[in-house]
Formats: sequence, structure tokens, C-alpha cells
Amino acid sequence: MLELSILGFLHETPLHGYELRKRVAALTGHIKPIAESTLYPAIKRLEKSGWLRRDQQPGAVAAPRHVLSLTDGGRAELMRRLAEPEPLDISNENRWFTVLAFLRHLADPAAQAVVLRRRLAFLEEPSSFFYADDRPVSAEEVDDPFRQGVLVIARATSRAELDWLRTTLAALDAAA
Amino acid sequence: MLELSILGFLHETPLHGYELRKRVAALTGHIKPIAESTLYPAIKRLEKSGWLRRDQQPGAVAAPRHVLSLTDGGRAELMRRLAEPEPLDISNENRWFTVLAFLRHLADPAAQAVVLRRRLAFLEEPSSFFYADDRPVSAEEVDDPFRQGVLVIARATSRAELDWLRTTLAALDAAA
DNA sequence: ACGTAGTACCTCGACACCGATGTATAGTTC
DNA sequence: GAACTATACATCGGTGTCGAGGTACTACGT
Repeated sequence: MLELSILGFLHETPLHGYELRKRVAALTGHIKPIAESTLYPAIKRLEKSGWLRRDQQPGAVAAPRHVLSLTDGGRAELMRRLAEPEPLDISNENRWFTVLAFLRHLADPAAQAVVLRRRLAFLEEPSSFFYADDRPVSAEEVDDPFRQGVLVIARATSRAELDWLRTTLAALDAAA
Repeated sequence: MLELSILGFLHETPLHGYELRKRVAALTGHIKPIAESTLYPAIKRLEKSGWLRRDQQPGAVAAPRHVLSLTDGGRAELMRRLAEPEPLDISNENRWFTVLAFLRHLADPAAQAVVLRRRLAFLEEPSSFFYADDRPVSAEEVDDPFRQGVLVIARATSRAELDWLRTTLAALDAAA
């Protein structure tokens, strides 16, 4: 997820680590902050895989900057990760939002539609947080007000997203 | 989050690891499955901290079961974790849902209200996924349809949850 | 002159998590 | 009779993440 953000941001424009950190923080930091000691090793990993290049530049105000940019391999890797997200990228809302944040880079409307359809299938699957006798329990059947809340909120999210998915898919299909 | 689920489920009734695993899977497994090799070490950790006790029992159909139950310390720890969730438990939806799933065990309506109010404060904070010139960008200003989706869905969720939080808080305040 | 905040990068130890693999029994399917 | 699924537990190596700490320079207030 962090790696996808890095690849996504660097696809838009070359950045140095410190600026990258601020962009990642703006994107998902309010939900889950990422530590510096997580970002820099992640950059090194991606560099080692040959997905990004590092160019030294004199520091504007402080230490010399390492301007990072995607290699051709890095661009291909980004496209691969966007076109074929892992199951967790589909089921976990935070990861899914990260995919969505960069999905426009996938350019091909048909390929974008494939990804949206995977999320659609996931949301259409009957699933819940609470079960009785292996059957999902609806909000109306729960007496615990907090568990009721979980179901009510999840349902509202699910409906809003299904709406959005269906209209966006219609537009993508029309474009393709 | 996993540890909270374990404490929460064991507060309801003693269980052996395998059954615990199924309950955890039912609660959050469709979003983020947890591996066996994560659960068993987690159980050991909690046991080592003195929060749960292990009683051997002949296996019903297979290997001998280890029936797990909360100690008094474990119950106290659960209450502490429910009453004073970490910041990430408040900001991350999956973690927050886990807190909600067991919040009824906190018994005291005033203490429950304190927790809900922390989530309320988090949701009322102006924050977004996308910024231009350090200002949050609204769905209407974005032209990327996928980023628009993120904002539309997040807004729908936020509204549903704010509604629910306010009515539930009113009920809790009336009860206290 | 001193402290603090911001820029810009880095290392290290600790630890949670995971996939792979192992052990053993019982019931079901082909 | 073999293969598979379910029950029930466990270990182990690899890896991602984090907090704490370190380095070094600039700018600003006092």
C-alpha cells in the first residue's frame, strides 16, 4: 500500500523523499500515519528492485536531496499493481482507496473497469461482521446498539459505493 | 486489533483456539483474514502477560483442545483497551469497528459515551485524502472520477456514522 | 548565545505478521 | 485404497513496520 503510493506519486512527478513523505501523509496519514523509518526503507526496496532511480541534488535548505523518479520498470510495475490488485487491496477500504487514488494512471477504460468490477463483486457478496447459526445477522436483529452501528454504517458505505461503482462503470463502458 | 478481538470473545465465553479463530474470521475475516500462524502466537503473548488461562481438554474429534478463558487481569485489560483505545483504533475504520463490536462489555454508559465522542471528534475534524495548496479538495473540485469516488464514498460513510453517533450519544446521555 | 522548529536523510533493535510446513486424528468422497 | 476436508495445535524464517535515536544545516525568536 505504501509502495503503491510511492509508485503512484512518482509516476506523476519526480520527488525527493521528504516531499514524498508529505504527500503520503496527506493521502492516508489521517487514517494511518506512516513513520519516516518505514518510508526510507521502502524507497530503498523499490530502488533495489530497479523501479526507481535516485539523483543527487544540492539541498534547498538542508541536507542534499535525493530526487526520486520512476524507471520504465517502475512504471510497468505500477501498471501491474493497478491492473491486478491483490485480494487485500480489494477488500480493505484503505488499500482500495489507495488503488482508486492512482487508478486514473491505468489509462485504458476497459482495464479500469475490470478493477472496479472486482470491488463490485466483493461488495455484492453477502457478508457481515456478525453471524448466528452461520447466517449473517442484519442490523434489525442485533440488540447491541454498538454492533447495530457497525452494520448501519457498513450498509450506508456499501450502498454509496455500489451506486458510485455502477454509474462509473456505465461511463467507462460507454467510453470503451 | 487481533488481541482486542481475542479478549473480547473470551470475555463472552471460554473458547479453544480453533473456535476463536472461526469467530475472529467471521468478525473481520472478509476484510482482512488472519492466519493461524498469527493467532496462536497472539494467544501465547496474552497468556504470557497473564491475561488468559489455558485448560487442557481431550479433543472432541482431533488433537487435545486448549480451552482459553480470561483471567481477572485479562478482564481488566479488556476494559482498559475499550475505555482508552489507541489513536489508531479511532482513526482506522477496521480497528474502530472492532472496538464497537465489543464496546457493550464496557457496561458504563458514560464510559461508552467518552469513546464514541472521540470518534465523533475525529470525524468532525476537517480532513481529506487530497489537497491543493494545503486546502482539502472537495469531490466537486476533483476531475479524476476515481478520486471523486473516494471522496463521495468517504462522505457518505462519514454522514451515516455522524448520524448514528449523535443519536446513540443522545441515548447514552439519557441513560447516564 | 541558546533553544526550537523545519528540512533532509539514515540506522538499529524489537516485534507483529505471514506463508510454508509439520503432526495427528476422523470422516467423507472418488 | 487414496485423496481430501475438517479438527486442533505448533514452529520457523523472512519481512514490513515502528519508535528511538543520530547527523547536519537553516531560520527565527529572545
